[in-house]
Amino acid sequence: MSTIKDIARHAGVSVATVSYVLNNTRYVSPDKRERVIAAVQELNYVPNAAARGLRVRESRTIGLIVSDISNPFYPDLAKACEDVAQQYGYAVHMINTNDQPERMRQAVSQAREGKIDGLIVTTALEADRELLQSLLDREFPVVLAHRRLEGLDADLIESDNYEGGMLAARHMLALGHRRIAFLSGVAGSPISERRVAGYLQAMREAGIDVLAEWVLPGEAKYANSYERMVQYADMAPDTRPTAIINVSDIGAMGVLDAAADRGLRVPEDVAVMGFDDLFLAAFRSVRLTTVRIPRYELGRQATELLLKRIGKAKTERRHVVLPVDLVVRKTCGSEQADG
Amino acid sequence: MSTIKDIARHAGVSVATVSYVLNNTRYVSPDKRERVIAAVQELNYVPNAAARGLRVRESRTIGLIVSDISNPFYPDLAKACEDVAQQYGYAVHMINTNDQPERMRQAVSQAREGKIDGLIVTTALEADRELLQSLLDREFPVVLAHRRLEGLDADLIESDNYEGGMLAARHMLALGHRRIAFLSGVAGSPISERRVAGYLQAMREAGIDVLAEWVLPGEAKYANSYERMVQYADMAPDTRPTAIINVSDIGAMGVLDAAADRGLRVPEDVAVMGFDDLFLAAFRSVRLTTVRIPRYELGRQATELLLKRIGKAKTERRHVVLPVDLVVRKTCGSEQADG
DNA sequence: GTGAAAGCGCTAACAC
DNA sequence: GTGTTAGCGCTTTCAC
Repeated sequence: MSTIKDIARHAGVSVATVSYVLNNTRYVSPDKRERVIAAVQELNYVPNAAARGLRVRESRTIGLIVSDISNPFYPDLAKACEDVAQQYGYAVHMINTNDQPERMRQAVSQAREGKIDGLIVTTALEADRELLQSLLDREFPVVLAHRRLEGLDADLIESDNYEGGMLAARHMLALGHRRIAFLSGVAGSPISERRVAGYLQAMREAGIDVLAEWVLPGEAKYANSYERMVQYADMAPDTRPTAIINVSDIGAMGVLDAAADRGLRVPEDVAVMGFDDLFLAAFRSVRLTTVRIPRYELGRQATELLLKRIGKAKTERRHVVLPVDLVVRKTCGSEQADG
Repeated sequence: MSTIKDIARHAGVSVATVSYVLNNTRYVSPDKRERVIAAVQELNYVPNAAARGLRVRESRTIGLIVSDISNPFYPDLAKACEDVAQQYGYAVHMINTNDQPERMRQAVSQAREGKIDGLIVTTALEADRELLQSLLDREFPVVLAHRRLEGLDADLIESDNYEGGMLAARHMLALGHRRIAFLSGVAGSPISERRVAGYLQAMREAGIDVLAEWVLPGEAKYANSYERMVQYADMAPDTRPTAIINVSDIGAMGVLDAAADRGLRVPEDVAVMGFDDLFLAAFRSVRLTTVRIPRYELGRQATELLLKRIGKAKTERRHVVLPVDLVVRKTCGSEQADG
């Protein structure tokens, strides 16, 4: 493994000159420049990242925190993050927290060790607030993506969850439904809460009193949503909700399967919607009507913003809200069925 | 940001002593040890990774190369990788190559810069051979996961693709099928080729001549598999394959959808199988019979092996083949339908 | 236009 | 049992 000294010796110049041509940081005569370049080629030289990092105090690496990369919501976001990071010459550390604060602590540690120059957090939990705040206090670049943490003064890229909730409810209302349920996520999830709020608003506008039993918190996962749907299915047909909005597509799959298992036809007996617009929502056998969340864009913009932040420290905090849209397919039996 | 010097001063000891207690690398009297620990606590000290890395020539980071994290095959593998890396105190760089050799080059560059101590490659293409070999020549730890690269002398963790192909074909044969097609992946993909080989072997054992038109190479993706299935659907019923094995579950979804779009019933008119056993294969509306590939285990073992390799250089090359199994659901109309 | 040299924060060899 | 110090490979100031 050759070092800058080897190059200098080989090219008959000083190490300073080598550094200057490598980083284009000062004029060097064409002659020497060429000799340096030749030497680099010849010795197959690659600068050592640790040495450079130690000197200039940067790692050219960013951290990406997700709760669980095997949750199909995240891969697109992660892809976007890596795509833009790569483009700017940054590497990305992927960290799965599994929602354990302990893992978040390790991420913060990496930040403080200088292993990463900035952090994208897609899964900011209440339990992480203090940790994240400590980073912010040190002016360490942090951007929240997808999930907000109320009151934390960090950049935030999210999607319009409130609007999404409204869109979903209004769609069901327009189809003539009145008893519309919302299977939300865990209590305290701001994403879920915003969506519920939008739903409630649309219901209010329609003059409908929302029964407590229509808003069932739980996990946005398949199994838990399945169970919640079973409860509905067991209610009397004239009181049972005729429409179910699930806070995630994966959950909506659980709803769909529970309905089928209980002999309920979709959309005739019960209409179903999800959130996210995962790839699987488009399969012919699924055709899930859903609210599309721009996952790639979330990741892209979060990374762009973080990189900007890393460059020139103190800019005003940014809060961007990406638009969502309704994707009408078959599970609500809409007029706009798309084959 | 405090340094080891600050700690030394604060604790009234030398920097060496601080280093010794931090790394537990030599006996230090309880008295001093405690003072150091107190100082670390008090000044909220975290060692600088670049400095340490420069000195000891390690980054405590591994690289994970996937072609595309948004391909649902990879997240589980990536999760496993991160889980075990974390456990051993390593971070993981995720690199999406999108099958562009250029991206692989960047990964190799990171290796040579010392940003990573080892590399897991899940997507070794023929075009990457030279690059990978150059790493191996430098004794840089590389383990191939999932996809082999024939003749490359690196550790390899793969699944039993040949057996998988046999399992699939035999299942179809046992159900009475004779005209069994195999929609393979891109020509040259060793995974696909092994599966096809297994299928061919099972067909041979059954005494069936495999028609050329039954083995259609293409992309393992949804759209391309859909198109290939359309071709079959357009054949006369008495010559058309009655069973389709697709090299991936995602592709099998395309097959399923194409069949439905062409008015073919599954499994009555055509039986369908996939490979992988993605989460979506289990949905009630899908119930895809498939060959399960142990994705998490692939990632886990690859990472364990890589970490072992990083520790003590020269061990014998390992080649492990993980067993696969048949998951019988509904798309072949098997006797063992599981509701 | 170029070079000498200090120093980033750490580990570990060497000395006592 | 502990301290002094060289040096990892690089960037950049300062001097010419």
